[in-house]
Amino acid sequence: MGTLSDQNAGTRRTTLSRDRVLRAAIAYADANGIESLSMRSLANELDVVPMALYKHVANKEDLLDGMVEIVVGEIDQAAATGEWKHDVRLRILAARAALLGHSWSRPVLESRGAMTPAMLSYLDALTGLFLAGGLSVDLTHQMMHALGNRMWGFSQELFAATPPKDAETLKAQKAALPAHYPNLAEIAKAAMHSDPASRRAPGCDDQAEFEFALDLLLDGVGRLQAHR
Amino acid sequence: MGTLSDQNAGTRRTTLSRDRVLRAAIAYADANGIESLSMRSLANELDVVPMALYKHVANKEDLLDGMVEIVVGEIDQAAATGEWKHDVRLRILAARAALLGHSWSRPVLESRGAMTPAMLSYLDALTGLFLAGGLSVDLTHQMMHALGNRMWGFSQELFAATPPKDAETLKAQKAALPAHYPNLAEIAKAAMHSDPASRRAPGCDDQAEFEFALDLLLDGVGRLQAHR
DNA sequence: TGCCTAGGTGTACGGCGTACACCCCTTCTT
DNA sequence: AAGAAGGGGTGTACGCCGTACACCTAGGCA
Repeated sequence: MGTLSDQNAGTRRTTLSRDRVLRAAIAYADANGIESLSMRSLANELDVVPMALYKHVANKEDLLDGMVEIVVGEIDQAAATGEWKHDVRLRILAARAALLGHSWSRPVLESRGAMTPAMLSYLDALTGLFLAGGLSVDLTHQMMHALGNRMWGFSQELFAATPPKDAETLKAQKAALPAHYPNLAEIAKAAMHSDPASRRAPGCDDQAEFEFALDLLLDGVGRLQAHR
Repeated sequence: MGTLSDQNAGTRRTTLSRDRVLRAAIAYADANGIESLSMRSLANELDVVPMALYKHVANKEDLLDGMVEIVVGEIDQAAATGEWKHDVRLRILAARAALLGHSWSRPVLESRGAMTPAMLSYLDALTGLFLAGGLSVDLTHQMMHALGNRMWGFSQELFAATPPKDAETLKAQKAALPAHYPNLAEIAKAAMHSDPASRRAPGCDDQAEFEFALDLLLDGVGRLQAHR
């Protein structure tokens, strides 16, 4: 009567899994704020000892990566109508909606290298919408950077970060990129050609891209003013 | 011969001060990365015991606030020429340059409420340039939000955060705002009138502002494409 | 039957921010 | 000149964090 003891609170807990851990972490962060999410508090939530989590996530960084990966994966991918401006608008507003549902997710996402599969997939889809709409590769490239920049002068968007990490794996995944993310691959290739030797990501001129976006905004508002 | 012992490394250290602490912290973060800046490492750098720092900064948050405050204060305030687009452009590129000099500063700044005097002063000056250029108060308001938003759909810019904190002090500083930051006060007042009951900062519709900026960018790039 | 291994446990370490009680040296008062 | 006051550096200690490492244990497979 006592040996299979702990049926303590009625619900017998299913065994842990990476997915269960990540979703519990998301729920906990939603409810209690990201700053009070620790390996210990999360373990406690799952009625488990802290070290048990490490059988499912490599470390806390990996936990956070997994959390944003799920949130980004939940972005609604509406079907394209063919009007690129409308489609892009919808996709971006869907992303916004998904992230607003978890208030911790934006800072966490931004604090990280963030180039996870879900993220790349989102960016690739967006890029594809521009290209399908007839924008040139260059213009699409600029636009993607414009969308990622914050324009106070507080720049450096979501790319960059985490430089090589491991020359082997980097080269391998770069080779695999076109297959999974054809649109990203296309603008990457074009950028590489136009400016072979450059500082950060191949062929990207941060300063020029920042100024492009800034001018787009300034010209846009100038035009609005001119039209009264 | 021994009692006034420690003239240890030649340079007798001057006494600490808030400014010396903050500048040492900036130098340390520049050299070693923000993630290895701790109260202990900083104290060690200053040949002092960790708790000594607390006589000059309230806590680590305050230390970080002070650091960005100095960096933001170093933004070059070029004289206005009267051509608002040019002036705004210059001011923003100056901000970018100032922040790029300290790679840790952008994430730190964004992680914080950030509404320090130097920050408000920068924003007020920028706002003033738009207003002086003849833009309407409403358009200026929208533009300021557009500049603060990041357009992946990963929104919520630099405003918001830290809601009341202390109803007393809040009301006091709101009353003092027009004197120090007249331009900010003007758009705040206008926003308040147009939409008396609203969720976050008085009279600001996040969603609408986000969409305004997004459309500005999309229309701008659409126009570029049309001109080949 | 007995081994292998995936997954949960327990203990422990070093680092963090910081509360609190000191003490000493300077400066100001009378 | 004496003594009070207090600003600023010190020492100790607490509770939290992430996580390394050794261990145990239950189920599946040979």
